Amino acid sequence: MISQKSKYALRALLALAAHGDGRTMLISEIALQEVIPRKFLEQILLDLKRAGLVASRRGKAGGYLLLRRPETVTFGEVLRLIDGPLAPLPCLSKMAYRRCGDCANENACKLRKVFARVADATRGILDTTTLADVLTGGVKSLPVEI
Amino acid sequence: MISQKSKYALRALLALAAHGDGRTMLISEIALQEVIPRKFLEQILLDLKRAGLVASRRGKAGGYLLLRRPETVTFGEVLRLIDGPLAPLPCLSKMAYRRCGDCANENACKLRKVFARVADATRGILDTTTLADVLTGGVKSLPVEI
DNA sequence: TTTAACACGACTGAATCAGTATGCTTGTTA
DNA sequence: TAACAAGCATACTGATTCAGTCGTGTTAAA
Repeated sequence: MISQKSKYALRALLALAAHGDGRTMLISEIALQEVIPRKFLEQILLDLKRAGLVASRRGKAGGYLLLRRPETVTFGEVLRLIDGPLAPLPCLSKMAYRRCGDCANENACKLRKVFARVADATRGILDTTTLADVLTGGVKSLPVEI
Repeated sequence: MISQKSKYALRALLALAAHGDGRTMLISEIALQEVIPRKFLEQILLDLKRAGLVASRRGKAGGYLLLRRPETVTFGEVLRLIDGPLAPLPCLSKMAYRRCGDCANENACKLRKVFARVADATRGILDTTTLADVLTGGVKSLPVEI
């Protein structure tokens, strides 16, 4: 299960992308439209800002805008940013590899072999699907080798 | 990330399957061999027993044995049993469907469309991979449509 | 009848989730 | 230039989950 926070982040980014090139939206505008608790959304947008996905303008008539083009922002990137690694096992994460601790010789580990396939499949989808793909209606549905 | 508990469950089942047809193993035997905290393993085996995957004999010279044939026990089944739904969104779970609450019309939800593909891919792997597949060495690697 | 096994509920300490609350800082505009 | 509206940032909280541990049963074979 992905976290509520990630869902909010994706929906906020989608809202900004749909709103149009470089135009700002108020936090409260996004919060209202996407039904996200205002203060929680504030935190999320700060995270996205620190990661360089969005920018903000302060003061009256400020707000947030998408910094990058929608075709360049993948679901995978956002999920990793908010929820951490996508991999089902720590020893399969590319962004935050950790040894499993309990399995001695890693590349003989039976479980690892199975979950590696799962990890590849998920990455295959999430790292190739962008905000733009979703906005333009039909999510592409290529056959992917697992 | 799958839970530690699921990993232990899978490893315990694999140990029982490898041990041979209908032969029992002591909890402490499994615990020692697979490096699983003994008391924790006790709990896990009880769960597996309640689900009908294993059986136990009490008293002196008791122990646990696998009730079903290794070819019939999938990774997906075990993970659902221990960790709950595999689906990345509650509204995509077949075993424990819940509405997302925040998205109004479910089959227009953009996020849902993307994560449905992820869910199908994961299920495609986990519900077709069995204990036997893993024991006999090579995990099969069929191309799967996503 | 002892002993070595499983059975089962209660408890715990740490971490994570999903937010709230409170008090800044900054920029625009009246 | 002062007030107001916006974002910035930290701290806190209540509920839940994780990963176990503890203690006390109950059962069956030797």
